[in-house]
Amino acid sequence: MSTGPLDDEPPGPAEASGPPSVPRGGGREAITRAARESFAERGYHGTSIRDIARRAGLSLSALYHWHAGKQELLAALIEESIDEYFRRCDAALRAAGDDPAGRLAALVRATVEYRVSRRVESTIATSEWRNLEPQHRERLDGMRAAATRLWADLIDDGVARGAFRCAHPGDARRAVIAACNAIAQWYEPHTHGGLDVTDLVDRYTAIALRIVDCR
Amino acid sequence: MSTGPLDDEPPGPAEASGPPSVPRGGGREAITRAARESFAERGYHGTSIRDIARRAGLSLSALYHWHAGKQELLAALIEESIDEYFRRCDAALRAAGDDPAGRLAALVRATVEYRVSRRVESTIATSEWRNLEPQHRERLDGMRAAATRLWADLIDDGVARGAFRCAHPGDARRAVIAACNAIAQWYEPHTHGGLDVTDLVDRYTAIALRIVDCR
Amino acid sequence: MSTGPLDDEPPGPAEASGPPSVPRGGGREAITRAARESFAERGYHGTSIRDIARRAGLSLSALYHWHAGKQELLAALIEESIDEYFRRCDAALRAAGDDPAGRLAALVRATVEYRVSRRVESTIATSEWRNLEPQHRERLDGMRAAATRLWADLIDDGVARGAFRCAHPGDARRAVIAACNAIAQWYEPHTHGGLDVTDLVDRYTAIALRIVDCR
Amino acid sequence: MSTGPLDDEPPGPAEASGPPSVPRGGGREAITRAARESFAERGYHGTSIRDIARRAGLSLSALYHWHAGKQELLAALIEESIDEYFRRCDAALRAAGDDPAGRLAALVRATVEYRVSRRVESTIATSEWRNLEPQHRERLDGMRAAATRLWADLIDDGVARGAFRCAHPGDARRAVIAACNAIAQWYEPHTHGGLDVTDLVDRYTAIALRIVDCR
DNA sequence: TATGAATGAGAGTTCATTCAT
DNA sequence: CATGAATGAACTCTCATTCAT
Repeated sequence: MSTGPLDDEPPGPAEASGPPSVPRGGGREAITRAARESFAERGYHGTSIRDIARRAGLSLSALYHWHAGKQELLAALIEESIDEYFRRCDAALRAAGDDPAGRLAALVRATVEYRVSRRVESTIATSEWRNLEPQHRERLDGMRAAATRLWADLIDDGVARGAFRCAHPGDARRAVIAACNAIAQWYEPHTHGGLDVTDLVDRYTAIALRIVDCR
Repeated sequence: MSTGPLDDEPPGPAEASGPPSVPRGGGREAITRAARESFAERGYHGTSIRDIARRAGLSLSALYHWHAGKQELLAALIEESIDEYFRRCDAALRAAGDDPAGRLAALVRATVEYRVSRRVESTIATSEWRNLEPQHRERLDGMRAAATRLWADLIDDGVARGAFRCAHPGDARRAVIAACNAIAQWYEPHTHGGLDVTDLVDRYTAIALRIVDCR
Repeated sequence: MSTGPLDDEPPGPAEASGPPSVPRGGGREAITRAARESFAERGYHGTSIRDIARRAGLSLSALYHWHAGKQELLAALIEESIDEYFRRCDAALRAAGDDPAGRLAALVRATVEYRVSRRVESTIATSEWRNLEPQHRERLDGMRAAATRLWADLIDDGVARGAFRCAHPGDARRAVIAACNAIAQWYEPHTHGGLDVTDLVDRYTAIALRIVDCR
Repeated sequence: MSTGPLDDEPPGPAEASGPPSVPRGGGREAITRAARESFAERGYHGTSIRDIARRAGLSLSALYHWHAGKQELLAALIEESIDEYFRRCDAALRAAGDDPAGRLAALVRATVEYRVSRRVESTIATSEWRNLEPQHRERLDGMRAAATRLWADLIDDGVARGAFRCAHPGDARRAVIAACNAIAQWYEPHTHGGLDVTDLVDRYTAIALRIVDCR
């Protein structure tokens, strides 16, 4: 997934079929990993469960022994992904003080680190959301809304306390989030090796603070 | 397409199969429109060429009479989309003066207007890029790089002339672009009707200027 | 289908896969015929749609070009079968007079002829009814009830008019019908060639009249 | 299983998955019972061995511990069913005298009672016979022929001694058997509760005697 | 121009069965 | 006695595409 005509460097050539990652770690885990990689590379509909089984080094039926089906695999992956994001946010916010700028910095850090460390998988939630069947979508929609609220409350608070002076907090929020999320699409450990994650966090914290017009 | 766990309002419920838009405008055009809508709603792999034909109100064979196949349909759609974006950028930049802030504002305006007016279709380029076969991808990669360069040159110039003071122009560029692109994912004419496009342009211009730290 | 431990001669050894009857008569018809034969021989679940396609001399996809699926094939076959039975009954009853014995004889004749002429297929309705999905089942249940009523009304009338003296018309009806239906399970043109259908009709008419205790 | 377009009340709605009958009586027995119910409800091919294990409240492997496979399960069930029928016939005939009418009545009673008491399972032999593999089929065909002979000999003897005056003993026999067998398809303890089995036996004995034209 | 018929490949899923433990 | 893990074959059905008309 790129961000369209106006995007940055293209994300490597689809990497059609990486070497079947050795199934170390038993059935369930191997399948989850294979699905994560395949969904990320080729998308939900572009991935066949035969691809997944092959990549996991297991038979087609073994996949069904461990998972209920392709759709559940997707839902589980996304849920797990959101869960981790929440854990990171919680931890970062708990470590932060009461100061709005500090709290915003904490959320930016959590997000940037999440997008970098889960660069590939984290985009699944982004691009495959529409392929969730209603039952799963409803449940996960709630989690997503909660994540959005984390940001919204924080920024609204900063505005209320006069720390942030942006005129349109909603747009500021969306801009900050979009900027952080996009990292997963262009950042490549190999290419941007010189740029370590703490630098990246600092840069995006600065950008975020400017977007909300802090000070 | 959403932007993941940290996203905004979810983009309407997939709208499984819209009414077969009346094929006004003859075969070729009707098919293109149908493909655009279907690809945008369900993705490339999630769309069958029967879906497209049905939506266009034509037979399967008619589709093949007008187009070479599904892949060519996708490539044509994306190319057309980028073309339009370029046209908008060119026009906006021609109308702008020499001042970096004004030029940045022009590009933001072109982008915001493009993302709003082509809200649905413009996301095809974003999310279906990976489904382009090598031949098409190579050609279009070039166009995308050119679009990126438009922004990069402009921002670099602003920095060089002291108008922009951001320390990391590349990140600023990516942040601005990501913020503008994301509009297509949350903006809904119905819901945000009160907010007209000129307002939106103003807001994002302000955000962009803060991101590059103008003045 | 036999009638169990207490049945008659077994119905030839399943005739696993007859020669693929030449598909004379175009796609739709060839498939219908093949499905009829396969369902009759091996049952609904025992028949794969590949069996059907192969027997029809067509590809798997051609089958789906002509029919919506396996279930619809079954429903159509059964419906057609019931339709024909009704046509035979109507014709026979119209040709009969007002006399209860004559009317019963007419219905017996229609049924025996139907079971003999459609020996193989007519058992599909019998044994595959439970495999109809609710939508089809509901519709067809109505038709079946109507067929039952044909018999019930006729016998009740005979009893009311003193022509039949059986004490339990319902049981008489079920016995007559069961006896006639069973013909499809043991009658084999080859083996019972000497016994032509008119003889059979006479014999079962006599049995039916004794069952209702006529005179 | 119904008897087709001309049948009686439909046999309850398939009862997709009854509650897993508590496995009282240990593994082997629980599995047999579960298989009996499943085969009766959904047919041999319509039943998966997982269905059986689930219904028996046991694991898949437990099933294979106790039984050789699906086919053997079917064959065993049918054999057991025929065995019981024979036992009933023997007992009834032993209790009867030498008089043809009495002997016929005895066989009718055995059959009606068998069909009523084993209403559900007894239809398995009827409808799943064709799914027996040759080895089992051959053996069981012999048993079935023996059952038929019981009836045939009895009726032929009645005719020879002038007790029965039907012109076509074979057809009379098939009609009587068919009528008795059909009971399993329409008799429902709940619905026909008022009608107890002895009444039913009396009614069908009367019908049988009329069919063979006794006296 | 436009169509309906046909196809081979592949989709997701379930099957009966095996085997080490 | 009983289990959970695993498999290969087969299942129904949909795919993108072709071609004679």
